[in-house]
Amino acid sequence: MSQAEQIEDGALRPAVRAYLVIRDAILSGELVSGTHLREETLASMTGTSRTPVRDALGRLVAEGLAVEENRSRYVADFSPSEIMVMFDLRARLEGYAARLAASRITAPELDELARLIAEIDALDMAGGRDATDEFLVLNDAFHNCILQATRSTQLRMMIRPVMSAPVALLKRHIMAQSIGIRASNDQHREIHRALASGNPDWAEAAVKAHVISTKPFRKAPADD
Amino acid sequence: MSQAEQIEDGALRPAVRAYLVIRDAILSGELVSGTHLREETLASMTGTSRTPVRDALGRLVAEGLAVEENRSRYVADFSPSEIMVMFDLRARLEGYAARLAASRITAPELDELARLIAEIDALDMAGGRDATDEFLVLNDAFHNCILQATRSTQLRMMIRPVMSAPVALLKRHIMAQSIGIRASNDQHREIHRALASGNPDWAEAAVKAHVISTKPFRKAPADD
DNA sequence: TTGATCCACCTTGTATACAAACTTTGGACA
DNA sequence: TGTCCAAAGTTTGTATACAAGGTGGATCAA
Repeated sequence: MSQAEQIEDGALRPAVRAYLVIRDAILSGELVSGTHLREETLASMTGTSRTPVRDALGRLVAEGLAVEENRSRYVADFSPSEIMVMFDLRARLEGYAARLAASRITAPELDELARLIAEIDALDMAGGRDATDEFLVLNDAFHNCILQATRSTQLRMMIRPVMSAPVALLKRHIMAQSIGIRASNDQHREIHRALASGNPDWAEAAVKAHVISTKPFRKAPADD
Repeated sequence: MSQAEQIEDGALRPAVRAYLVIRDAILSGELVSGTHLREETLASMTGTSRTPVRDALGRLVAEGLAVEENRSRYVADFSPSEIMVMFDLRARLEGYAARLAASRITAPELDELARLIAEIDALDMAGGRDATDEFLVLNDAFHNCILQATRSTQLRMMIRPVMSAPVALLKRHIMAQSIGIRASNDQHREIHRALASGNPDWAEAAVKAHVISTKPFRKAPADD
């Protein structure tokens, strides 16, 4: 949170560095599902002592990336059906967030959303393969801005874990996801209109559709 | 999780004891919103060292009962509007859980639900003031059984924090909530029928209504 | 009197040593 | 040969000492 944490990758506090390293290892698949997360092993992997590792593991458990069993932690199971559950949850949670935001969002925040939409448009023109990485950052900012507009700490806390993990996991399960920047940004435009009009039903439905449209589609064990 | 943790209240592991003590202090209002949660102070309050306290604080932050700011933690804000948000979230999350459970629940689990309903009925006959405490336990078991039937670890992890805290907080904000055991159990019966029929839409709607019916009702800053 | 700078204290972050609990392996006895 | 018990090794839980960072107050100069 403080600025000192973010100056450089090598200068991160041990606790956040441990968190990021372990999280990346899980999301990238380096640590496969069911792997026993031994504190000592992770400590040497991250170049810290066990204390920051324990802190990081606590967060990962809270985010659902690791599970506690007996006294140890293990990499959580990310079967396709679990990923679908995550998307469904995210759709409902962010949809509700948009409902709240519709009546609480301020003019500057609406401007910020519009600015982000314009930036993504510019990105789409440029093309390029690392444009998708840029998109993910801007996209995250867009969704966070809506979260901010809810004025609810509880809601932010609930949604945070389910927000970023699913997309990272998707990269593993479905290659070439072809994010469709233009189509996604069109949805962003509709969400902006819904929020600007202050219509909670419209805002909720638009965001729900936006999230669901990125949900992997196969056989549908969980319908929506 | 392990059995050794639960043998007796005085024999709890320091980490869980610290968690329970601090949690109770927050939910009971002993620690008011905004209070700085000093590790050393809490350590002496719980009779442990700072290490278990840090562990407990991490959990409380993840559950939204405490918030992190700068490098410290503070008791979270539980304004009426935040409590309403919690109920809305719980309604949507548990509703979705019921949707999943409708297609995955087993016959023994349905029997278990029926058994719990019968027990609550018996409780209602007995009356008494501490019957409500008994009801809260059975009610929790009922909802947990549905969660179990989703077969989704992610979902359980997400719902856990938002499940028990709201009711405890309600006791502070609205006295004499008069839980209405009979009416509540009638809703349980409908949920059971919906799950037994395997109808996901019915199950979701029934659970959503059940949760919303316990939501405090005043001025509605968040409509539903 | 006001402003800034520096110092001291307070709080949290990290490492490490030690304790407790669980697991596994080896052997002995039925 | 199978089962059970014991002991060693492995892993996590706890306490504590120390480091780092931030905040508030005091002092000195303008």
